Amino acid sequence: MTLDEQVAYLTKGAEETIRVEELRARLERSAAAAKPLRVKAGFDPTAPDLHLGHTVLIQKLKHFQILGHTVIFLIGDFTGLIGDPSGQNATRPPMTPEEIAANAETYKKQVFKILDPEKTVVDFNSRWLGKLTSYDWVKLCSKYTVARILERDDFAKRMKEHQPLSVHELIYPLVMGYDSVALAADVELGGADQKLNLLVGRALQPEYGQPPQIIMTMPLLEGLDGVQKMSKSLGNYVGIAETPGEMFGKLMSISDDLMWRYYLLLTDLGQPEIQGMKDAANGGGAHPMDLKKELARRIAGDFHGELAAEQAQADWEAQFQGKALPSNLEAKTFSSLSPIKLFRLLTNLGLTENNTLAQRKIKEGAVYMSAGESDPPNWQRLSDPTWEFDPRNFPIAVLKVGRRVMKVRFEG
RNA sequence: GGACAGGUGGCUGAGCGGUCAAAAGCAGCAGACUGUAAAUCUGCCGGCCCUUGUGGUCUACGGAGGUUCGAAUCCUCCCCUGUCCA
Repeated sequence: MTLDEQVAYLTKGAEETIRVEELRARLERSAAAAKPLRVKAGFDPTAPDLHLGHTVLIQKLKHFQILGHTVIFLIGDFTGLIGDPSGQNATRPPMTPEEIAANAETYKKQVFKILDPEKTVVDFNSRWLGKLTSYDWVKLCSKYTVARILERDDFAKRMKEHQPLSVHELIYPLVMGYDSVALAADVELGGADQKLNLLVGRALQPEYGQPPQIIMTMPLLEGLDGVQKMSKSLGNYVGIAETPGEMFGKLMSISDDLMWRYYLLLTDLGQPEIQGMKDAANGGGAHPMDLKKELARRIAGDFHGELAAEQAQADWEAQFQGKALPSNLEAKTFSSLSPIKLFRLLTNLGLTENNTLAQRKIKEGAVYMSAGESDPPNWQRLSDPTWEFDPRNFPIAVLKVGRRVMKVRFEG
């Protein structure tokens, strides 16, 4: 690749690159000196389960790797104690070394589905942050002003809304910035929400005699709800460790609008191809559902392979479009043959959380039963909460509450 | 340290001392409609119990006490948050 092509390749899809000229210059120098760039990205150790939202960034790291640069996968075990101030979180309890090590392993396993382990350095910022003396801390704090820290939207907003804001949260960007110093990073990648943090690193490095890092921000991926960013705590995510079936199912539940966004950020299709599909869908030439299936299959395939993805699609179609029972149907044995009130049975089986809820679901018409194990099942709605279920009449039955389906075997 | 304003269900946010398990909105769950999409409409949305009902009961409005026949609502102390002042 020519230098221009490299720059285009690396900035592709990025929301912002500060600055492209510097990136170009540094790539040139790197090539001339045969010295790979050090590309850093930080991750929170408390959420070791990566989801598709993270992969937008990891894909970008991979691009650097492909061009021969060194990726530093930084686990923020020290900064994790503070917690990213963007949320409403307070100080977190310190994690034990065992927990951190375990999470790091999980991270590696997941990240290396995308990144090349040979060209990836995994590091922890407690390695240097834990050694700073009080003197070092004061010195670090003197390098940046409060006003600049408060530029951050989160802070400004919380101040304005009279939300609590602790001093240690203000330090967070500084600490992150110091990581860049400690690692002598050439480039740092982060989500768009991290821009200010990344800029602090860029500002801090010259203070410690280093050239300022180039920063690149990647767009935040919306979660399954299509509104809030994808995050584990909001439950609107697709984990990359999930089964192909789960991935496929979750992706099929996103809105049509969101589908285009996912196509853009999670597949390697180019903008023109995506636009073509969009036009086809709008013009009636293609059914949006079919395009969504393709998306789901592509993404599931990235993590599980083509075959598994196709199988996931077949299962999904059989279950939701062909009304069949799911292939991995949950089965349970109930060891009692005495008659039991239906709502109690549901709670005992774990299909509902408590009896009150069970009764409610029954009244709402959300409960179905299919006697025996025929597939496709012959559902019968059970809408009488006081109905007494007699296992002797139904040695095997399939029960459904809302979306949950379970096969139950009754034994004495 | 001082003055003031606040702390209500997952979130936002109403709540005359009794009719409050607590308005409203959001989120969530279920049903209808569909493409398990979105939008829309309907119902539910603290727990437990039963004879399933405009049923019974327990626990809830930062914490602890108090005043009252009765408190989310009044009083005292404490904790927490914010604003302004030093």
